[in-house]
Amino acid sequence: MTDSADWTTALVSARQTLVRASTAERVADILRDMVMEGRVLPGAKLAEDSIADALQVSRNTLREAFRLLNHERLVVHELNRGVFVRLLTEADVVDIYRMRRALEGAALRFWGESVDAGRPPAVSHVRSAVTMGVAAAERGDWDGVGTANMHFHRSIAALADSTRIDEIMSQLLAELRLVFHVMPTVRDFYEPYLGDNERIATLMEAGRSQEAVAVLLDYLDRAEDQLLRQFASTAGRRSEHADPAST
Amino acid sequence: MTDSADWTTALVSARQTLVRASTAERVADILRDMVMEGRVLPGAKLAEDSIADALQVSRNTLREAFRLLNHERLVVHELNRGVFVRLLTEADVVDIYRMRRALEGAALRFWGESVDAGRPPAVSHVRSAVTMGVAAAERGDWDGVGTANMHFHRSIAALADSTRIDEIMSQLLAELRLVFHVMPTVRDFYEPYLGDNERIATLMEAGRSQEAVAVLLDYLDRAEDQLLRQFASTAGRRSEHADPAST
DNA sequence: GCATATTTGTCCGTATGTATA
DNA sequence: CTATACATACGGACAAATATG
Repeated sequence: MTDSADWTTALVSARQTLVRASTAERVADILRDMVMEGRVLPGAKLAEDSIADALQVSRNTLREAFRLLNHERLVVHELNRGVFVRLLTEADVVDIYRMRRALEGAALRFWGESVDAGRPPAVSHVRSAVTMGVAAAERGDWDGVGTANMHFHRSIAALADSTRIDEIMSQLLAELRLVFHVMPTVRDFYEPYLGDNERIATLMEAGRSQEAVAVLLDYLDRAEDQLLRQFASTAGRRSEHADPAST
Repeated sequence: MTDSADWTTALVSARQTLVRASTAERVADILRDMVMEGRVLPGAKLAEDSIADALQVSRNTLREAFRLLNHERLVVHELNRGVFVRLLTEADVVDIYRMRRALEGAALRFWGESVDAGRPPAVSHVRSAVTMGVAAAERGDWDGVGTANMHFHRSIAALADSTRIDEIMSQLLAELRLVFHVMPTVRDFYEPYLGDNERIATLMEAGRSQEAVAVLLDYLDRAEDQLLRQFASTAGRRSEHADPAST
């Protein structure tokens, strides 16, 4: 049961195909994957005609898929101009981390309340994400470290036992991947935080929730700082970021 | 400047028309208003043909509007079955309040950090929402009290200075209105909390953020409890609540 | 600054598939 | 099980807005 975190996420994505999603949703899945893998870079335009042609779907269906991705904040829709892969600003990064502190902090505090009440919820998901990250680091798989780190924070948020919080967290992490694509190496970013994750998991296993919260919030502060610095140094591309009510 | 809270919300909705929203968005606006005002009750089906006919828009456009409302969780979309006004469950109420505690609590704490750092942000929005509620109560306008209460909590969340948190808060409050439509009188619900809002505002003006947080979280606990009790007593209608990946 | 080409926004008609009486 | 109603998806059309030379 070391990789139980993997099972659940795998099941979640599997369910989408199980319930026989609409074509618009399947198209959105394809485009989402391309965006998340960095095959289309932030700022790039997603032209209706060519994509509808390539995927063999009607423009109407494709536009429905665009709406879905727009709501996930992965693309922006500008009236009469089309849809573009989201290009995050420094303000977005600040905003996202502010939200992460709120949600992850609250989730960990909520978990702590249960501990103090004498009925400690399981920490196994958190721990398995940590070991997953360490294993990936040991074999030099820094992409795997990034994935494990996402698992870690998703399982922290999951402690709140709220589907809405889970959903928002997934969206926030997906948005952050848009930033990573504009950054040089991923190793420099994740390596310092392997220790933090380990420390948080250990504190939780010891029932010391207060300290775990403190480490987590400090972690988030530092991660935000580092990301913003990276951002400033790679301020080469800044083209469109018209911010009108995202449609 | 007593009603500055009103200005901002008015501007937000005005902006939608300013940027010359697409027809899909205008249709969504109309439907949203009808749902929020309780003119179409939770569980009711929104048939494509009749609505498209009544609003004189194509079904394509209407479907785009449905997507928007679906993302706001005001309607649910069941594949090959159509769109229905959202019907909240007890689990939804629990989930929503869990999220509210996370967001409003974090916002108030964030504000407290600024206070402790010696640069106290303005509390005028919070205070004006309180006086708005008191005034409405004095003239027996319990609908106005409800609106003022929404302003109050929105301005609490706004202390986090995060557009994402603002957005989510608005959505959560909109969802809650779906519950109110299934409830008897509104007065019994809001009256007890006028005092809480007043107390929180006063504590904030005194810079006692810790205590303000405590009162707020306690307030949310009691509101959730009361709502769940109301829910149990009005458990008359429960038809569709198929929970598949909401499309 | 203008004329043209391209692309989006919106609509309609229709064929197919799905759910339900 | 059949029939009916409705949702899904397509392709074509045209006006309006935008981009291009």
